Amino acid sequence: MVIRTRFAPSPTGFLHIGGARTALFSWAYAKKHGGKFILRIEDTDVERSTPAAVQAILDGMHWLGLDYDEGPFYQMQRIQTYKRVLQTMLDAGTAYYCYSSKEELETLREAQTLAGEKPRYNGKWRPETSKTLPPIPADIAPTVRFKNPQTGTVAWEDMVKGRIEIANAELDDLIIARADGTPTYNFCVVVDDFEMGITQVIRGDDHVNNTPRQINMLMAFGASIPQYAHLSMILGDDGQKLSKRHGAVSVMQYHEDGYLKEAVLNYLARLGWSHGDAEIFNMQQFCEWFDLDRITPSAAQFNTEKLNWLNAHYIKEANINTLAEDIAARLQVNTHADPGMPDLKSVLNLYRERANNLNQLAKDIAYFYQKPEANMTDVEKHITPEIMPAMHKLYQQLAHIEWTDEAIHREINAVVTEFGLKFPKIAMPLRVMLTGIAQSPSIDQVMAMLGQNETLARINTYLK
RNA sequence: GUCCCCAUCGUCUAGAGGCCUAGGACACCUCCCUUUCACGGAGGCGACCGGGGUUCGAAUCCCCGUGGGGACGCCA
Repeated sequence: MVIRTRFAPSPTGFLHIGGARTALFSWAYAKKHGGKFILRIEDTDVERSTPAAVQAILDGMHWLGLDYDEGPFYQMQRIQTYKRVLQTMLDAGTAYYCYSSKEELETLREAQTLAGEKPRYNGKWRPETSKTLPPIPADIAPTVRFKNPQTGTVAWEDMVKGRIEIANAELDDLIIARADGTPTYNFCVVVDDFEMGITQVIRGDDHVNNTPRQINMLMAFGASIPQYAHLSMILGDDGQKLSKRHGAVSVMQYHEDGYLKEAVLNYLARLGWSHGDAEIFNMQQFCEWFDLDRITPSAAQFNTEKLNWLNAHYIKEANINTLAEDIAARLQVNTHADPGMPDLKSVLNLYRERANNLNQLAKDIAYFYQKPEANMTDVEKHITPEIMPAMHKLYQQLAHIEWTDEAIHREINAVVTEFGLKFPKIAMPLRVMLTGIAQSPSIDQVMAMLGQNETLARINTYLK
């Protein structure tokens, strides 16, 4: 059997980290089994769906490289299909018109909640053989409800949570078409999953409670039941639930915040899923290893520190051309303003080992392309009167040497020896003069890369 | 309230009844490397929610608590 999975977001906001993980797992499952991954946009909530949100979702998936084989399908373009199925169900008696108004249902819910009962439809318009329905009100446009079985249980073997069983007595007759005739979520999902031949429904576990109803509907039209895998949710860094108000950000925000997609993908894959002790793996490896039954059934807390660690790893591993392109875009300065400026790739090779964030990396190397603003604490601490004679001497010597890190190193050593100083006594002030701060890679390498003219000019500023 | 789900270091996890004195990773601490900061290397700290069963033996199976989460829309 050909495996077909889908990702079915509703375009009411950006693609957040939880959605991205759901998409990633669906995608990986299809890839692993040589199946198809389908993207379906669930936009039946016309009020809240926006084209901008659709684009945001597409952008997020594109950035992560989660390519789909079919779609995007838009549910609003499939209304005729839903209406056709709706009519079939009405004809077959597996669905019926309900004339209870919104207000009436609201009152019912309130009363039930007050009485400590589970709020649910009371079955007023549900046709039964021995029952007389109330007279149809003329002023109310009816909704359509699914006639859910009232006895027995629905059970399925969830691929991540194991067997789940729910009594039909717990379920009421859900509305599958609104008064205006548009179909609702639970109905569209079922029709689509069926017609699109979805074999594994992989989604967030907030849908566990929808599953029994969906299975009942599938059975009502004689469809085969797909396998279900309900992924537990992702909690924020603080252990709190992610929501629009709290901590939920677009995956694209991670791009803006200096993360490589490889790091985000690896992190997300490892969050709530494991393959022995494997921590670092690319997507090809992930797709080979991936299996739904290796997913943890409990919620997982997001940990930025670990993401940072992975980011550092992938910055080290990154293709230098790709990395340079990325950093050039983040750098607020022009790396080619002057032909004498250091080569960005060389600079990155000097710095990438120590970075765990692309924005930070860009910031750290900016001094190669523009005069740094000196940190005054570092200036006062390291550029002291006692080292000035040695610095003057070094400045003079540096003007005449061949500009290689070996030669530079030799010169610094010579001056250090001549003035009876320790190497850092000179290296530290040089760092401050050249980079603005007291931390940098090997100072001779920094100087070699900065170039003779620029190095001398920056030192000279402090010799007055 | 009702129903459903979940529960191993601070965090992500390994663990399929004896391989567990509970393993790995991030973070943290110490040391090493060193020209500062990082990187890297070597160590260290650190957990089976509680109580009952079942069993020769339980982190693992069962039950009951407790705690957390989810659902209960003419939202998805």
